[in-house]
Amino acid sequence: MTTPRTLHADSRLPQVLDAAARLFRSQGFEGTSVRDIARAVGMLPGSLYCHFATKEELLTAVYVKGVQQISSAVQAVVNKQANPWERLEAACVAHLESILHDDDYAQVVIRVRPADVAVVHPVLIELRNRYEALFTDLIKALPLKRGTDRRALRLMLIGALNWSQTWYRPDGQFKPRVIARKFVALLRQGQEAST
Amino acid sequence: MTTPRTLHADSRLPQVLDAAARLFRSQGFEGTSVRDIARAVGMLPGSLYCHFATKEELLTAVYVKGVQQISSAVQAVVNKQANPWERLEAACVAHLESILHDDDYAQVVIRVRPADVAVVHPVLIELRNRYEALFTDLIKALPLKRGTDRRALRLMLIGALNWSQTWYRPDGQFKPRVIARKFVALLRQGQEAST
DNA sequence: TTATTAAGCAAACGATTGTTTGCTATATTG
DNA sequence: CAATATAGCAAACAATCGTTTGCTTAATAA
Repeated sequence: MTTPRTLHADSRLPQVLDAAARLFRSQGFEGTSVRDIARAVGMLPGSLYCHFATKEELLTAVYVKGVQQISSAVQAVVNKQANPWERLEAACVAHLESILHDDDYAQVVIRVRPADVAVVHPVLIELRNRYEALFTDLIKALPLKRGTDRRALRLMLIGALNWSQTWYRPDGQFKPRVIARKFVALLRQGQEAST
Repeated sequence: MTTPRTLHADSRLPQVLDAAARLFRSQGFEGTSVRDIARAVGMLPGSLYCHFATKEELLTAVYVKGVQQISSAVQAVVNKQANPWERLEAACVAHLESILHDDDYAQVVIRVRPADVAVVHPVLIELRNRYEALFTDLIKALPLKRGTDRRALRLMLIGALNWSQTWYRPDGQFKPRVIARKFVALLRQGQEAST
């Protein structure tokens, strides 16, 4: 059933994954039926089970690809910067562009809660953690005041970035670059007025 | 069917709302069936429709109560502080305690995405906005550097707070008070080392 | 070329979904 | 007390859900 040794040349598995990613990110996991996905690629519902044993396994495949792609996107831009703060900001830009615009797969990773898909919960958590480790490294390299809690800083920044999926509007003035710049600046420089 | 003029003394509507809030916050909206809710209060599925015309209307009732309760919780503690930064921090503590521990209704407000429930999407958005206006006011009162974008600060803080639902563990060391204190401190004082 | 295996169709399975209808009992109102 | 409206039971509705089975076609491997 699953994980064939070789892929047929005319397999529509790639299209299936694309359709699943697009539907999962716009309607959620439970809001998307296997029939929706099959219809999107012109297949019968049962045919999907040539590639996946369960709907959850399909989600996991999308998740894996999402983590791969957003990791690559972040790594690519980070390596073009030298200054630690600019590296972090570049990572945030790439992260936001992926989860708000460019990448259906990456959007699924942020949008679908691991806890909502009990059977694969630990797997999805592990995938997310692997990605977030990139930010742990970037933050480790920051020159910070003594006493700064780097874990709190990471949780705050990633949480703020990911939550943007709930309020972001493509036609608004807060584009990914702007959001990233403002959020990083808020952490970098204190906002309390000096009296 | 809905909104009776008077409530019978032995009506189990309160228990229905409680059960719905508890199930919605732990299993999500789509992950909870009306049969789950009915079973939790020892009723038959159809009996729920004495109180609500649709499942979405039941969610809306939970949402309304959630916004009321978290608003009260925040207002109560805010009014005990004078300093604007301490008022904001107190609000964050109350917010986190509500959405992480104390209040099933408030947890639903943060956990269930308005966009996932198309029929009542605008209603839920409006309810959320009404609550978040509290934070807009608190942030307006902060003495900030010239040039600080207060909207960005609000979006960053609320996003970071709400996302904590995905990583928070009751047995961890990051309790609501600690999270709130650290997050507010990160915004208040810049974290860049002075060279 | 022959044997194998992946890909997909066609059609159905049992279970679960939100909701409706008709009826009864009881609490409230006048 | 009589009239009314609420609360709930009992049983079913049609629709949709994820998934399975048996078969056919075509691409790959030996």
